[in-house]
Amino acid sequence: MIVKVASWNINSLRARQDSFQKWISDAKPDIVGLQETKVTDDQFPADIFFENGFDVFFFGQKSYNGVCIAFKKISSIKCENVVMNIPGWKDDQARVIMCSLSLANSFRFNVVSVYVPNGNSLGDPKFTYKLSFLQNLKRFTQQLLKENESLCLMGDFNIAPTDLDVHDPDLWREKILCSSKERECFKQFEKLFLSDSFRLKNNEPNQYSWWDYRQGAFRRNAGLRIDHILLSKSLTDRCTEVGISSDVRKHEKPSDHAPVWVNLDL
DNA sequence: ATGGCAGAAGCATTCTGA
Repeated sequence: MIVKVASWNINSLRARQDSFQKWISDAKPDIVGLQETKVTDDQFPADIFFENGFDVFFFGQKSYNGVCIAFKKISSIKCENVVMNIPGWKDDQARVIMCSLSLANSFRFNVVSVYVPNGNSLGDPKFTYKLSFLQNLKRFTQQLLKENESLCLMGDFNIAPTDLDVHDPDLWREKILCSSKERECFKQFEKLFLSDSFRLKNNEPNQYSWWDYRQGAFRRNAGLRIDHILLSKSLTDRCTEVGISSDVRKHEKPSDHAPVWVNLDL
């Protein structure tokens, strides 16, 4: 069966309900990871998932961050375990959720929705936090791969992996999201045999997942590709199609990010 | 060097994001 997996930094779930509904109806994903839900768990609008036939697990906080994983009940996807945060690392920000999923054909795999810190600027304490977060996320990834080789690690990584993923590489040279230090962190995940799924099928320039709200950045396609779906070897072998739903950035009241997606033949 | 745009909190303005 073909399973469509999508990741989207929605920049507030409550402010984005119309855009979310339109996207779900158009794109019809089976598994969804969202970031920056910006809502506490007691106020999480789970009904919009239920109404669309999804089950959802969420981990949020007030004002900032917040992540969730949803999956279509009709696709016979079952969730067997949920983990919030990175085990063994204390973090007061809600940035990671992991679900162990199984299909009707008994295929089992782990799915992570992650919102990597922005970092602000090189040398800022927030940058140190970003590097520490990425190091601990790598450790968690290694643990998950030991438990089950099939892993889908998706989210807003806040890293543009190469200059091909940047509209103006000279403008962004060694700036936050594009620095060699951050790119080295990203490569650490590829060393664990995780693939940057988008580049399996698309080596074109000008392919972005985020555009600044200001200065008509989307109109000029002045963006960055910082949202990624990383796939372990077994899932890479089963990846049939990839894409970025940039039309979602044209919605009324859009998120500044577009959803990224893969099709997996599981 | 700074703003520009947007959301949350909360009611004026600040904090955060990328």
